[in-house]
Amino acid sequence: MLSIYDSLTRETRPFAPLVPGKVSLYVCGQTVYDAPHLGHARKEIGFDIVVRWLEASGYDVAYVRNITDIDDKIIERAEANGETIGALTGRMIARMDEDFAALNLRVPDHQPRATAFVPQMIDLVETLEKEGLAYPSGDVFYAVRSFPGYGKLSGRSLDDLRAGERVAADAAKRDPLDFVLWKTGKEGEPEEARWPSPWGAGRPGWHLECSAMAKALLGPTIDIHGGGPDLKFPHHENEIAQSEAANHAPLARWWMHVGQLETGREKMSKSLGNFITLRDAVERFGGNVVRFFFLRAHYRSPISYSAANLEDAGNALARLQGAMRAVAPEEGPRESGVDWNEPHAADFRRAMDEDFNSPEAVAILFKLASEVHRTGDPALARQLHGLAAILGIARAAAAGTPGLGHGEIEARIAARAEARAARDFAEADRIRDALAAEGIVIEDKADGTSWYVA
RNA sequence: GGCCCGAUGGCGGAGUGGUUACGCAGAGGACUGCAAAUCCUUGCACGCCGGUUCGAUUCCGGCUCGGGCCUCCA
Repeated sequence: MLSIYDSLTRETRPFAPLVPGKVSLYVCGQTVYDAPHLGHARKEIGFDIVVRWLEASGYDVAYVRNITDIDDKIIERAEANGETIGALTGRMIARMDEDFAALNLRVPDHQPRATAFVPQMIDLVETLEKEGLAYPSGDVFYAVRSFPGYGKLSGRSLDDLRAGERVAADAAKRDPLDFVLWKTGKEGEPEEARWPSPWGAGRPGWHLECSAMAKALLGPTIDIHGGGPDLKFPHHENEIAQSEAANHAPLARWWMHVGQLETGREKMSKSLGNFITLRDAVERFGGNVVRFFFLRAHYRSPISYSAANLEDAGNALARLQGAMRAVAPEEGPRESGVDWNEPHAADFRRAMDEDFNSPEAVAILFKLASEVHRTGDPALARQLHGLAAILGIARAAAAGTPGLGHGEIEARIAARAEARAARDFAEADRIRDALAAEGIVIEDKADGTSWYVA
Protein backbone atom coordinates (compact mmCIF):
# COMPACT_ATOMS: atom_id res chain seq x y z
CA MET A 1 0.00 0.00 0.00
CA LEU A 2 1.56 3.23 -1.19
CA SER A 3 1.73 6.20 1.17
CA ILE A 4 2.72 9.67 0.05
CA TYR A 5 3.83 12.67 2.06
CA ASP A 6 1.62 15.67 1.42
CA SER A 7 3.48 18.92 1.89
CA LEU A 8 0.23 20.81 2.44
CA THR A 9 -0.95 18.81 5.45
CA ARG A 10 2.62 17.78 6.33
CA GLU A 11 1.65 14.18 6.84
CA THR A 12 2.14 10.89 5.05
CA ARG A 13 -1.18 9.38 4.04
CA PRO A 14 -2.16 6.17 2.22
CA PHE A 15 -2.56 7.05 -1.42
CA ALA A 16 -5.80 6.56 -3.29
CA PRO A 17 -6.54 8.45 -6.51
CA LEU A 18 -9.81 10.20 -7.18
CA VAL A 19 -10.63 7.76 -9.97
CA PRO A 20 -9.63 4.19 -9.06
CA GLY A 21 -6.71 2.97 -11.12
CA LYS A 22 -5.95 6.35 -12.68
CA VAL A 23 -3.58 9.00 -11.36
CA SER A 24 -3.41 12.58 -12.56
CA LEU A 25 -0.03 14.20 -11.98
CA TYR A 26 0.87 17.79 -12.77
CA VAL A 27 4.45 18.96 -12.34
CA CYS A 28 5.64 22.51 -12.92
CA GLY A 29 8.22 22.52 -15.66
CA GLN A 30 10.81 24.86 -17.06
CA THR A 31 10.75 28.45 -18.11
CA VAL A 32 12.64 27.99 -21.34
CA TYR A 33 14.98 30.95 -21.49
CA ASP A 34 18.10 28.90 -20.69
CA ALA A 35 19.41 25.33 -20.56
CA PRO A 36 18.50 23.07 -17.62
CA HIS A 37 20.92 22.86 -14.71
CA LEU A 38 21.51 20.04 -12.26
CA GLY A 39 18.87 21.34 -9.86
CA HIS A 40 16.25 20.82 -12.55
CA ALA A 41 17.50 17.27 -12.98
CA ARG A 42 16.93 16.63 -9.29
CA LYS A 43 13.29 17.58 -9.62
CA GLU A 44 12.82 15.67 -12.85
CA ILE A 45 14.29 12.48 -11.48
CA GLY A 46 12.20 12.85 -8.34
CA PHE A 47 8.99 12.83 -10.33
CA ASP A 48 10.29 10.32 -12.84
CA ILE A 49 10.52 7.88 -9.95
CA VAL A 50 7.02 8.79 -8.85
CA VAL A 51 5.67 8.04 -12.32
CA ARG A 52 7.62 4.80 -12.65
CA TRP A 53 6.57 3.52 -9.27
CA LEU A 54 2.92 4.44 -9.78
CA GLU A 55 3.00 2.55 -13.07
CA ALA A 56 4.78 -0.41 -11.53
CA SER A 57 2.01 -0.38 -8.94
CA GLY A 58 -0.57 -0.81 -11.67
CA TYR A 59 -1.80 2.76 -12.05
CA ASP A 60 -2.54 4.42 -15.34
CA VAL A 61 -0.76 7.76 -14.94
CA ALA A 62 -1.61 10.96 -16.80
CA TYR A 63 1.61 12.91 -16.45
CA VAL A 64 1.60 16.59 -17.36
CA ARG A 65 4.67 18.81 -17.23
CA ASN A 66 4.16 22.30 -18.56
CA ILE A 67 6.50 24.56 -20.46
CA THR A 68 6.50 28.27 -19.72
CA ASP A 69 7.33 29.81 -23.07
CA ILE A 70 6.32 33.39 -22.41
CA ASP A 71 7.70 35.45 -19.55
CA ASP A 72 9.78 38.55 -18.82
CA LYS A 73 13.07 36.69 -18.80
CA ILE A 74 12.30 35.08 -22.13
CA ILE A 75 11.48 38.44 -23.68
CA GLU A 76 14.68 39.97 -22.30
CA ARG A 77 16.85 37.05 -23.35
CA ALA A 78 15.43 36.93 -26.87
CA GLU A 79 16.05 40.62 -27.27
CA ALA A 80 19.58 40.35 -25.91
CA ASN A 81 20.28 37.51 -28.32
CA GLY A 82 18.71 39.37 -31.20
CA GLU A 83 16.35 36.48 -31.95
CA THR A 84 12.61 36.01 -31.84
CA ILE A 85 10.89 34.59 -28.80
CA GLY A 86 9.81 31.60 -30.84
CA ALA A 87 13.36 30.92 -31.97
CA LEU A 88 14.71 31.11 -28.42
CA THR A 89 12.04 28.93 -26.83
CA GLY A 90 12.16 26.42 -29.67
CA ARG A 91 15.88 26.07 -29.23
CA MET A 92 15.67 25.73 -25.46
CA ILE A 93 12.89 23.15 -25.63
CA ALA A 94 14.98 21.06 -28.01
CA ARG A 95 17.93 21.39 -25.66
CA MET A 96 15.80 20.37 -22.69
CA ASP A 97 14.51 17.31 -24.53
CA GLU A 98 18.04 16.19 -25.34
CA ASP A 99 19.33 16.74 -21.82
CA PHE A 100 16.39 14.97 -20.23
CA ALA A 101 16.72 12.03 -22.60
CA ALA A 102 20.29 11.53 -21.35
CA LEU A 103 18.80 10.92 -17.89
CA ASN A 104 16.43 8.29 -19.26
CA LEU A 105 13.45 10.35 -18.09
CA ARG A 106 9.92 9.31 -18.91
CA VAL A 107 8.43 11.67 -21.46
CA PRO A 108 5.27 13.23 -20.00
CA ASP A 109 1.94 12.45 -21.64
CA HIS A 110 1.40 16.17 -22.16
CA GLN A 111 3.89 19.03 -22.26
CA PRO A 112 1.58 22.00 -22.67
CA ARG A 113 3.10 25.28 -23.74
CA ALA A 114 1.65 28.31 -22.00
CA THR A 115 1.21 30.20 -25.26
CA ALA A 116 -1.19 27.52 -26.48
CA PHE A 117 -3.58 28.06 -23.57
CA VAL A 118 -4.03 31.82 -23.47
CA PRO A 119 -7.83 31.67 -24.07
CA GLN A 120 -8.23 29.38 -21.05
CA MET A 121 -6.13 31.77 -18.99
CA ILE A 122 -8.27 34.71 -19.98
CA ASP A 123 -11.37 32.70 -19.04
CA LEU A 124 -9.86 32.05 -15.65
CA VAL A 125 -9.20 35.73 -15.00
CA GLU A 126 -12.76 36.54 -16.00
CA THR A 127 -14.06 33.96 -13.60
CA LEU A 128 -11.93 35.40 -10.84
CA GLU A 129 -13.24 38.85 -11.67
CA LYS A 130 -16.79 37.58 -11.26
CA GLU A 131 -15.81 36.04 -7.94
CA GLY A 132 -14.57 39.44 -6.85
CA LEU A 133 -10.97 38.33 -6.59
CA ALA A 134 -9.43 40.00 -9.60
CA TYR A 135 -9.18 43.72 -10.18
CA PRO A 136 -7.63 45.73 -13.00
CA SER A 137 -5.23 48.43 -11.95
CA GLY A 138 -2.87 48.89 -14.85
CA ASP A 139 -2.19 45.17 -14.83
CA VAL A 140 -4.83 42.81 -13.48
CA PHE A 141 -4.17 41.66 -9.91
CA TYR A 142 -5.41 38.94 -7.61
CA ALA A 143 -6.78 40.25 -4.32
CA VAL A 144 -5.01 37.99 -1.89
CA ARG A 145 -6.90 39.27 1.18
CA SER A 146 -10.17 38.13 -0.35
CA PHE A 147 -9.18 34.47 -0.50
CA PRO A 148 -9.56 32.96 2.97
CA GLY A 149 -7.13 30.07 2.53
CA TYR A 150 -4.19 32.14 1.40
CA GLY A 151 -1.00 30.88 3.02
CA LYS A 152 -2.15 27.35 3.83
CA LEU A 153 0.47 25.59 1.75
CA SER A 154 3.45 27.59 2.93
CA GLY A 155 2.10 27.66 6.46
CA ARG A 156 2.12 31.38 6.77
CA SER A 157 -0.47 34.01 7.43
CA LEU A 158 -0.62 37.15 5.37
CA ASP A 159 0.64 39.05 8.36
CA ASP A 160 3.65 36.70 8.71
CA LEU A 161 4.45 37.31 5.10
CA ARG A 162 4.22 41.04 5.48
CA ALA A 163 6.47 40.90 8.51
CA GLY A 164 9.21 40.03 6.05
CA GLU A 165 9.13 43.58 4.78
CA ARG A 166 10.74 42.35 1.62
CA VAL A 167 7.63 42.87 -0.43
CA ALA A 168 7.95 46.21 -2.11
CA ALA A 169 4.89 48.38 -1.85
CA ASP A 170 3.27 49.04 -5.19
CA ALA A 171 0.77 51.82 -5.51
CA ALA A 172 -1.20 49.83 -8.08
CA LYS A 173 -1.87 46.99 -5.65
CA ARG A 174 -4.46 46.92 -2.90
CA ASP A 175 -2.17 44.68 -0.87
CA PRO A 176 1.57 44.33 -1.36
CA LEU A 177 1.16 40.57 -1.71
CA ASP A 178 -1.36 40.79 -4.53
CA PHE A 179 0.10 39.20 -7.62
CA VAL A 180 -0.32 39.76 -11.33
CA LEU A 181 -2.86 37.73 -13.28
CA TRP A 182 -2.58 39.58 -16.55
CA LYS A 183 0.22 41.87 -17.61
CA THR A 184 -0.73 44.60 -20.00
CA GLY A 185 1.85 45.03 -22.73
CA LYS A 186 4.44 47.73 -22.32
CA GLU A 187 5.74 50.10 -24.92
CA GLY A 188 8.33 48.54 -27.19
CA GLU A 189 7.55 44.92 -26.39
CA PRO A 190 7.35 42.59 -29.36
CA GLU A 191 4.03 41.64 -30.94
CA GLU A 192 4.97 38.05 -30.21
CA ALA A 193 4.48 38.77 -26.52
CA ARG A 194 0.95 40.18 -26.78
CA TRP A 195 -2.47 38.63 -26.88
CA PRO A 196 -5.76 40.53 -27.01
CA SER A 197 -7.82 40.49 -23.83
CA PRO A 198 -10.71 42.35 -22.18
CA TRP A 199 -8.06 44.33 -20.25
CA GLY A 200 -6.02 45.24 -23.27
CA ALA A 201 -3.30 43.46 -25.19
CA GLY A 202 -0.80 41.74 -22.95
CA ARG A 203 0.30 38.41 -21.57
CA PRO A 204 -0.61 36.06 -18.75
CA GLY A 205 1.08 36.14 -15.36
CA TRP A 206 3.22 33.15 -14.55
CA HIS A 207 1.06 31.75 -11.76
CA LEU A 208 -2.02 31.86 -13.93
CA GLU A 209 -0.55 29.52 -16.51
CA CYS A 210 -0.38 26.42 -14.37
CA SER A 211 -3.88 26.87 -12.97
CA ALA A 212 -5.34 27.11 -16.46
CA MET A 213 -3.33 24.26 -17.99
CA ALA A 214 -3.87 21.88 -15.10
CA LYS A 215 -7.60 22.33 -15.35
CA ALA A 216 -7.68 22.12 -19.13
CA LEU A 217 -5.77 18.85 -19.21
CA LEU A 218 -6.58 17.13 -15.92
CA GLY A 219 -9.72 18.77 -14.54
CA PRO A 220 -10.37 20.92 -11.48
CA THR A 221 -8.91 18.51 -8.93
CA ILE A 222 -5.75 16.56 -9.61
CA ASP A 223 -4.34 13.74 -7.56
CA ILE A 224 -0.75 14.92 -7.26
CA HIS A 225 0.71 18.33 -7.90
CA GLY A 226 4.46 18.51 -7.83
CA GLY A 227 7.26 20.96 -8.26
CA GLY A 228 10.56 22.24 -7.03
CA PRO A 229 11.04 23.34 -3.42
CA ASP A 230 11.28 27.01 -4.28
CA LEU A 231 7.90 26.97 -5.98
CA LYS A 232 5.98 26.31 -2.79
CA PHE A 233 5.76 30.02 -2.16
CA PRO A 234 4.54 31.99 -3.89
CA HIS A 235 3.88 29.98 -7.05
CA HIS A 236 1.94 27.04 -5.65
CA GLU A 237 0.26 29.18 -3.05
CA ASN A 238 -0.98 31.42 -5.84
CA GLU A 239 -2.09 28.49 -7.96
CA ILE A 240 -4.23 27.33 -5.07
CA ALA A 241 -5.69 30.79 -4.65
CA GLN A 242 -6.59 31.00 -8.34
CA SER A 243 -7.84 27.49 -8.95
CA GLU A 244 -9.73 26.90 -5.76
CA ALA A 245 -11.45 30.27 -5.89
CA ALA A 246 -12.49 29.68 -9.50
CA ASN A 247 -13.42 25.99 -9.30
CA HIS A 248 -14.69 25.75 -5.74
CA ALA A 249 -12.77 22.50 -5.45
CA PRO A 250 -9.38 21.50 -4.04
CA LEU A 251 -6.64 21.91 -6.63
CA ALA A 252 -4.59 18.92 -5.57
CA ARG A 253 -5.11 15.99 -3.23
CA TRP A 254 -1.38 15.59 -2.61
CA TRP A 255 1.30 18.24 -2.93
CA MET A 256 4.81 16.96 -3.49
CA HIS A 257 7.98 19.02 -3.31
CA VAL A 258 11.46 17.65 -3.88
CA GLY A 259 14.41 18.66 -1.71
CA GLN A 260 16.81 21.18 -3.06
CA LEU A 261 20.16 20.64 -4.60
CA GLU A 262 22.93 22.56 -2.87
CA THR A 263 26.37 23.59 -3.97
CA GLY A 264 28.62 23.62 -0.97
CA ARG A 265 26.43 25.20 1.64
CA GLU A 266 23.91 26.98 -0.49
CA LYS A 267 21.18 26.29 -2.96
CA MET A 268 22.12 25.76 -6.58
CA SER A 269 20.31 28.34 -8.63
CA LYS A 270 20.66 30.55 -11.61
CA SER A 271 20.20 33.69 -9.59
CA LEU A 272 23.14 32.76 -7.36
CA GLY A 273 25.19 31.85 -10.39
CA ASN A 274 26.52 28.71 -8.72
CA PHE A 275 24.94 26.12 -10.97
CA ILE A 276 26.38 23.40 -13.14
CA THR A 277 24.42 22.68 -16.28
CA LEU A 278 22.83 19.31 -16.65
CA ARG A 279 24.70 18.82 -19.89
CA ASP A 280 28.08 19.40 -18.24
CA ALA A 281 27.25 16.92 -15.50
CA VAL A 282 26.12 14.29 -17.99
CA GLU A 283 29.20 14.73 -20.13
CA ARG A 284 31.48 14.46 -17.14
CA PHE A 285 29.83 11.67 -15.16
CA GLY A 286 27.25 10.07 -17.45
CA GLY A 287 23.48 10.26 -17.31
CA ASN A 288 23.15 6.96 -15.49
CA VAL A 289 25.48 8.15 -12.74
CA VAL A 290 23.67 11.47 -12.39
CA ARG A 291 20.39 9.57 -12.00
CA PHE A 292 21.90 7.20 -9.45
CA PHE A 293 23.41 10.11 -7.53
CA PHE A 294 19.91 11.45 -6.88
CA LEU A 295 18.37 8.04 -6.26
CA ARG A 296 20.77 7.42 -3.39
CA ALA A 297 19.04 10.15 -1.40
CA HIS A 298 15.36 10.47 -0.56
CA TYR A 299 13.54 12.86 -2.87
CA ARG A 300 12.65 15.20 -0.04
CA SER A 301 16.15 15.46 1.44
CA PRO A 302 18.43 18.26 0.46
CA ILE A 303 21.43 16.93 -1.41
CA SER A 304 24.85 18.44 -2.01
CA TYR A 305 26.50 18.57 -5.36
CA SER A 306 30.22 17.99 -5.52
CA ALA A 307 32.38 16.20 -8.04
CA ALA A 308 33.52 13.86 -5.27
CA ASN A 309 29.92 12.89 -4.48
CA LEU A 310 29.21 12.19 -8.13
CA GLU A 311 32.33 10.09 -8.42
CA ASP A 312 31.35 8.19 -5.32
CA ALA A 313 27.98 7.52 -6.88
CA GLY A 314 29.73 6.33 -10.01
CA ASN A 315 31.82 3.84 -8.04
CA ALA A 316 28.76 2.54 -6.26
CA LEU A 317 26.81 2.19 -9.48
CA ALA A 318 29.69 0.29 -11.05
CA ARG A 319 29.17 -2.47 -8.51
CA LEU A 320 25.52 -2.79 -9.48
CA GLN A 321 26.40 -2.74 -13.15
CA GLY A 322 28.94 -5.46 -12.56
CA ALA A 323 26.35 -7.71 -10.99
CA MET A 324 23.92 -7.05 -13.82
CA ARG A 325 26.63 -8.05 -16.26
CA ALA A 326 27.78 -11.09 -14.33
CA VAL A 327 24.65 -13.06 -15.02
CA ALA A 328 22.92 -11.88 -18.15
CA PRO A 329 19.19 -12.47 -18.06
CA GLU A 330 17.32 -13.30 -21.22
CA GLU A 331 16.30 -10.38 -23.38
CA GLY A 332 12.91 -8.73 -23.06
CA PRO A 333 11.29 -5.95 -21.09
CA ARG A 334 13.11 -5.98 -17.80
CA GLU A 335 10.41 -4.48 -15.60
CA SER A 336 7.92 -7.20 -16.38
CA GLY A 337 10.32 -9.92 -15.24
CA VAL A 338 9.96 -9.11 -11.53
CA ASP A 339 8.55 -11.79 -9.25
CA TRP A 340 6.94 -9.76 -6.47
CA ASN A 341 6.64 -12.73 -4.15
CA GLU A 342 10.40 -13.08 -3.95
CA PRO A 343 11.74 -11.59 -0.67
CA HIS A 344 14.00 -8.92 -2.18
CA ALA A 345 11.25 -7.67 -4.43
CA ALA A 346 8.84 -7.62 -1.53
CA ASP A 347 11.31 -5.52 0.49
CA PHE A 348 11.81 -3.25 -2.50
CA ARG A 349 8.08 -2.75 -2.78
CA ARG A 350 7.78 -1.99 0.92
CA ALA A 351 10.53 0.63 0.65
CA MET A 352 9.06 2.33 -2.41
CA ASP A 353 5.57 2.24 -0.91
CA GLU A 354 6.83 4.31 1.99
CA ASP A 355 6.82 7.63 0.23
CA PHE A 356 9.18 6.49 -2.52
CA ASN A 357 12.10 5.55 -0.30
CA SER A 358 14.58 5.04 -3.11
CA PRO A 359 17.70 4.90 -0.86
CA GLU A 360 16.29 1.87 0.87
CA ALA A 361 15.24 0.40 -2.46
CA VAL A 362 18.77 0.91 -3.74
CA ALA A 363 20.15 -0.83 -0.64
CA ILE A 364 18.05 -3.84 -1.59
CA LEU A 365 19.55 -3.75 -5.05
CA PHE A 366 22.99 -4.03 -3.47
CA LYS A 367 21.93 -6.97 -1.35
CA LEU A 368 20.60 -8.62 -4.47
CA ALA A 369 23.83 -7.87 -6.32
CA SER A 370 25.83 -9.63 -3.64
CA GLU A 371 23.63 -12.70 -3.85
CA VAL A 372 23.77 -12.74 -7.60
CA HIS A 373 27.55 -12.83 -7.40
CA ARG A 374 27.58 -15.44 -4.67
CA THR A 375 25.04 -17.80 -6.17
CA GLY A 376 24.98 -17.02 -9.87
CA ASP A 377 21.25 -17.65 -9.67
CA PRO A 378 19.64 -16.42 -12.90
CA ALA A 379 16.29 -15.90 -11.17
CA LEU A 380 17.93 -13.43 -8.79
CA ALA A 381 19.74 -11.76 -11.68
CA ARG A 382 16.37 -11.32 -13.35
CA GLN A 383 15.05 -9.71 -10.18
CA LEU A 384 18.01 -7.34 -10.05
CA HIS A 385 17.56 -6.32 -13.65
CA GLY A 386 13.85 -5.84 -13.24
CA LEU A 387 13.99 -3.79 -10.06
CA ALA A 388 16.84 -1.64 -11.37
CA ALA A 389 14.82 -0.97 -14.49
CA ILE A 390 11.93 0.30 -12.40
CA LEU A 391 14.29 2.91 -11.01
CA GLY A 392 15.33 3.74 -14.56
CA ILE A 393 18.86 2.42 -14.09
CA ALA A 394 20.25 1.34 -17.41
CA ARG A 395 21.88 -2.03 -17.81
CA ALA A 396 25.36 -0.74 -18.70
CA ALA A 397 27.21 2.40 -17.74
CA ALA A 398 27.54 3.28 -21.40
CA ALA A 399 25.79 1.35 -24.11
CA GLY A 400 28.98 1.49 -26.15
CA THR A 401 29.53 -0.57 -29.23
CA PRO A 402 32.90 -2.28 -29.31
CA GLY A 403 35.28 -0.92 -31.91
CA LEU A 404 36.19 -4.50 -32.75
CA GLY A 405 33.98 -7.27 -34.05
CA HIS A 406 32.96 -10.04 -31.66
CA GLY A 407 34.92 -12.59 -33.69
CA GLU A 408 38.06 -10.50 -33.47
CA ILE A 409 37.67 -10.06 -29.72
CA GLU A 410 37.12 -13.78 -29.18
CA ALA A 411 40.14 -14.57 -31.35
CA ARG A 412 42.37 -12.28 -29.33
CA ILE A 413 41.13 -13.73 -26.07
CA ALA A 414 41.86 -17.22 -27.40
CA ALA A 415 45.35 -16.08 -28.38
CA ARG A 416 45.85 -14.70 -24.90
CA ALA A 417 44.72 -18.00 -23.38
CA GLU A 418 47.32 -19.80 -25.46
CA ALA A 419 50.02 -17.37 -24.39
CA ARG A 420 49.04 -17.84 -20.77
CA ALA A 421 49.10 -21.61 -21.16
CA ALA A 422 52.60 -21.28 -22.57
CA ARG A 423 53.46 -18.98 -19.65
CA ASP A 424 54.24 -16.18 -22.08
CA PHE A 425 52.77 -13.53 -19.77
CA ALA A 426 54.35 -10.61 -21.59
CA GLU A 427 52.36 -11.54 -24.69
CA ALA A 428 49.21 -12.20 -22.65
CA ASP A 429 49.44 -8.78 -21.02
CA ARG A 430 50.12 -7.13 -24.35
CA ILE A 431 46.88 -8.59 -25.73
CA ARG A 432 44.97 -7.51 -22.64
CA ASP A 433 46.32 -3.97 -22.86
CA ALA A 434 45.51 -3.78 -26.55
CA LEU A 435 41.93 -4.81 -25.88
CA ALA A 436 41.71 -2.29 -23.05
CA ALA A 437 42.81 0.40 -25.46
CA GLU A 438 39.77 -0.54 -27.58
CA GLY A 439 37.54 -0.22 -24.54
CA ILE A 440 37.25 -3.96 -23.97
CA VAL A 441 37.66 -5.07 -20.36
CA ILE A 442 38.62 -8.66 -19.64
CA GLU A 443 37.58 -10.69 -16.61
CA ASP A 444 39.29 -13.98 -15.86
CA LYS A 445 37.11 -16.42 -13.98
CA ALA A 446 37.28 -20.03 -12.96
CA ASP A 447 35.25 -21.08 -16.00
CA GLY A 448 37.08 -18.93 -18.51
CA THR A 449 37.52 -15.35 -19.64
CA SER A 450 34.66 -12.99 -20.37
CA TRP A 451 34.68 -9.44 -21.62
CA TYR A 452 32.55 -6.33 -21.74
CA VAL A 453 32.62 -2.87 -23.24
CA ALA A 454 33.69 -0.25 -20.73
C1' G B 1 12.48 40.14 12.01
C1' G B 2 8.59 36.13 10.58
C1' C B 3 7.64 30.96 8.91
C1' C B 4 9.89 26.17 8.12
C1' C B 5 13.50 22.15 7.71
C1' G B 6 17.86 19.58 9.11
C1' A B 7 22.19 17.82 12.41
C1' U B 8 23.89 9.75 11.85
C1' G B 9 30.77 6.36 11.54
C1' G B 10 36.54 9.17 6.80
C1' C B 11 32.53 10.35 2.93
C1' G B 12 27.40 9.60 0.94
C1' G B 13 22.93 8.06 3.09
C1' A B 14 18.34 5.06 5.26
C1' G B 15 16.15 3.70 9.70
C1' U B 16 14.67 2.38 14.72
C1' G B 17 12.42 3.17 21.98
C1' G B 18 16.27 -2.27 23.63
C1' U B 19 18.53 -6.65 17.63
C1' U B 20 23.38 -5.81 10.76
C1' A B 21 20.86 -0.47 6.98
C1' C B 22 23.24 -0.06 2.41
C1' G B 23 27.22 1.91 -0.61
C1' C B 24 32.03 4.28 -1.40
C1' A B 25 36.78 4.92 0.57
C1' G B 26 40.52 2.38 4.11
C1' A B 27 42.82 -2.20 6.39
C1' G B 28 43.67 -7.60 6.33
C1' G B 29 42.80 -12.28 3.83
C1' A B 30 41.11 -15.73 -0.41
C1' C B 31 41.28 -16.37 -5.69
C1' U B 32 44.84 -14.86 -9.88
C1' G B 33 51.12 -15.66 -13.42
C1' C B 34 50.01 -10.35 -12.46
C1' A B 35 45.87 -7.26 -12.64
C1' A B 36 40.60 -6.41 -12.78
C1' A B 37 36.15 -8.36 -11.00
C1' U B 38 34.34 -11.30 -7.01
C1' C B 39 34.16 -13.51 -2.10
C1' C B 40 35.46 -13.43 3.36
C1' U B 41 36.91 -10.42 7.69
C1' U B 42 37.29 -5.58 9.79
C1' G B 43 36.18 -0.32 11.86
C1' C B 44 33.79 2.88 20.46
C1' A B 45 28.05 6.32 14.32
C1' C B 46 23.98 8.78 15.86
C1' G B 47 25.38 17.91 17.56
C1' C B 48 25.08 19.80 23.06
C1' C B 49 22.20 20.11 27.83
C1' G B 50 18.10 18.59 30.49
C1' G B 51 13.44 15.56 30.88
C1' U B 52 10.12 11.09 30.18
C1' U B 53 11.44 5.70 30.44
C1' C B 54 13.72 -0.32 33.18
C1' G B 55 16.19 1.53 28.67
C1' A B 56 16.75 7.02 23.82
C1' U B 57 20.44 7.96 18.28
C1' U B 58 14.96 7.21 18.05
C1' C B 59 9.76 10.76 22.27
C1' C B 60 9.48 16.01 24.84
C1' G B 61 11.85 20.88 26.06
C1' G B 62 15.91 24.18 25.60
C1' C B 63 20.53 25.40 23.20
C1' U B 64 24.24 25.57 19.32
C1' C B 65 25.26 25.18 14.33
C1' G B 66 23.69 24.72 9.16
C1' G B 67 20.08 25.50 5.32
C1' G B 68 15.54 27.23 2.85
C1' C B 69 11.39 30.55 2.01
C1' C B 70 9.42 35.52 2.92
C1' U B 71 11.36 38.93 -4.71
C1' C B 72 12.13 35.72 -10.39
C1' C B 73 14.03 30.70 -9.33
C1' A B 74 13.09 23.24 -10.00
